[in-house]
Amino acid sequence: MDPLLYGHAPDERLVGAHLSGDSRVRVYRRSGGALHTEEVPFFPFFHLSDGRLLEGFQGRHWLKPLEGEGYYAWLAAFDSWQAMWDAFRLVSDRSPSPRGEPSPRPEPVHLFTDPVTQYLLQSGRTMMKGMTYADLSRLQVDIETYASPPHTFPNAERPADRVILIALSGDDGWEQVLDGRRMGEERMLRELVKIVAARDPDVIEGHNIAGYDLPYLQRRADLHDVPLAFGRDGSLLRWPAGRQGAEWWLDPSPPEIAGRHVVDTHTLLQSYDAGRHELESTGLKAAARHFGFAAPDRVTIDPRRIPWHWDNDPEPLVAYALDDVRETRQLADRLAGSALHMTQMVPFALGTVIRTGAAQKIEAMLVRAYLRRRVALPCPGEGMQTAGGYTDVFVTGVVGPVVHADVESLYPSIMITRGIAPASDTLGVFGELLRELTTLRLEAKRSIRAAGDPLAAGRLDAMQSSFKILINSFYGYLGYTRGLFNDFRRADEVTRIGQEILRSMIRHIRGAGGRVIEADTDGIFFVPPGEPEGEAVDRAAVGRLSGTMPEGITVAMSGRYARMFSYKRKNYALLRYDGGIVVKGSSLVSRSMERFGRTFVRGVIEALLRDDVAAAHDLYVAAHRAIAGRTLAVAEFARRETLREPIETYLRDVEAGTRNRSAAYEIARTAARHLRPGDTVAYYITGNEPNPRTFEQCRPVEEWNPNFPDANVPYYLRRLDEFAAKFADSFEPRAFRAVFSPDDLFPFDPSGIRLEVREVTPEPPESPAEESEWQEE
DNA sequence: AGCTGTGGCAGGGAGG
DNA sequence: CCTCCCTGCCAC
Repeated sequence: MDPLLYGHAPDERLVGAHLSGDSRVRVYRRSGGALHTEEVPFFPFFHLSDGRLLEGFQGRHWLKPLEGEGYYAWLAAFDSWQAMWDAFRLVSDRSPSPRGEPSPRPEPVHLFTDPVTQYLLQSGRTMMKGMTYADLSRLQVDIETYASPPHTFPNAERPADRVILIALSGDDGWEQVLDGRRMGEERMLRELVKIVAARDPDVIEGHNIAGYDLPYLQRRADLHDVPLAFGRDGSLLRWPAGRQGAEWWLDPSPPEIAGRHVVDTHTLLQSYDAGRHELESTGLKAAARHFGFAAPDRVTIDPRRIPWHWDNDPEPLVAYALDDVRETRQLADRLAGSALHMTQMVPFALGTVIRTGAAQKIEAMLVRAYLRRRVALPCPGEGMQTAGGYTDVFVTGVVGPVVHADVESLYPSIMITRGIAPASDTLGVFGELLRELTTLRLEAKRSIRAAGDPLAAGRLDAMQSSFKILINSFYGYLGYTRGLFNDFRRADEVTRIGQEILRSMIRHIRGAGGRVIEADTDGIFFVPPGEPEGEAVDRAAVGRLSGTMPEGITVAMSGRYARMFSYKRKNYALLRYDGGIVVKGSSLVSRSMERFGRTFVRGVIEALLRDDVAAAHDLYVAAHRAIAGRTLAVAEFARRETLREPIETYLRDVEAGTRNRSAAYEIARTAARHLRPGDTVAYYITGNEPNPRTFEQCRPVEEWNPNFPDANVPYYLRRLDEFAAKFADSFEPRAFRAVFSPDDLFPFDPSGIRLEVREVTPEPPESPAEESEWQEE
């Protein structure tokens, strides 16, 4: 095993760790079925730019100068966690930031704030080596809560909104329900604490457990003065400090539980679905259906009906909660494998692996290597990355057949073949890691093909995908503002070489008579020359293209399609040979589009790809009628948006004039419960003018009353026409008006209507510096 | 205390 | 009208 990747400690099955006292760590190892514990010494530490900053510090500490020219040239270690923080504060006070300014860059101290991470870095250990997810002891948790008044969102602060059921299950098939009918809430909580201690799980799992179940349980436990002692050492939940900022709120952080890992399957599901968009929702039931493990007799209950059920027919609730924990277990089985394998490489606990991004993991591995060799660390460089991928569209409309050719692992290949690595990485760890991960990934992929049983193949796939995630993030790390080893010039170099490679591919495809439709970063859609040929011929052509590439750059055929609707850069649709359709791009598929619009756009695309103009017309007429006749359900024309900032921030920015009012946040302000970033609001537009100020004329879907439909018909007809306008370039103007017209006095006659295809010339770049390059093309 | 990157489109509000 | 700017969402 490569110590660079898997740490320096020998193979061991470490399943948990926590701070024990001030300067020791208790670690839990699993061998066979038994759990062993040991207490080991641990010295909390941080990196320091200048040893003098610690002069006069009273606490017991060691200061060690590091080798090399790095900015963080000192390693400070302490005899207690508390002393480390005291020292941190002292140093921060000694390098004060100007009033109102953010702290000075670079920071004088570089600190890992989690003791388990620090211990793993220091010891060279990693967790769960050689283990599969099935080797862990796990507990799944799901709570049901009572809301009063009914149909409102349960609020733990309201005394009546108590926990009524707690469903639990384990990896060994054990199941139990704590039932509020048989015991009061307080006793349920005490029982829960006992069960956690008795079953002693390594992992506590739940769907949205970080955002709902655990916070709710904590509030109720506080109310009853029940200590929620879930820790392996009997300690309480440790909640993350109040967070400020934006983006990472979208996913609430779970509390820390000493010696255990909290795995929120909702977080796992979001990372699974990110960029894939296969799920209709990230709810548990949708996921179970998606992966095909939903029980056929699955009990479903509308959450708003829970209070009614509890009062009148409680038995189905028990079955419902049990189904939830069973599905949670299967979801974790399905999704946690890759994170588990990463835990074996990265000095993070499983829960931390799931919640942190790839750049953090890469950095932790770099720091581990530098720490091991007692070499100073660099600080983040000033500046910004300026260049990105090349993207362009050359032809719009319906074309085909098309071939998609793309460069395999473009940025990693460029970095490996050109030896591009951060200038500050004097030990050369970055390149070594990248090459090693790439080799291991290829090996894992080979082994998958050779693997006999699906279990082994599944494990190898988890391994392979964890390598892939890391490999693809090395480029991003170069441009990461806060990365210790960032290097913006090298990041620009990678993208610039990538652009050159893509342009060279375009030239070669054209040179061979192909018609280039669209290009984006590392891939090109093109119509092969001559009469449509078979797959082998296309593949051979891409092979020849690959032959023109520099050493280490491979182009592969990643898809063949019967037809393509090319709309704009990064926006297109494909008709597969099996008849399936793929639609890409924010202007064609977006969660924020009204559902009727999504259906309409997709339907028209499908019609055009199948050469059925009459079907496109029918879709328009049907949608027009439904809107004008007010027969659309509210879900069809409601717009759904995700809040990305706290409402308070929005209001402050509006007040300050730095942002405009928007319907979504105006709705959120008046919502019954306090909405947070990550929550979605659904609203529709009222009134009677086609161009209303939407932030004034919006209403939440909850207030929709089908008996008094007040949707803004002119507005939604205008929206329909905006959706139709996406197809304007595919027709002659007269034909376009005929197809997308509600006028049905005469039967629509599609004969004579031809689909238009347009050549789009890329706009010349604006900066004169690039002009010569443009003229070359 | 936690935060990989750039490029691109649509929709909306504000102000000329 | 139009342009500018911001936000949300998406492709890679």
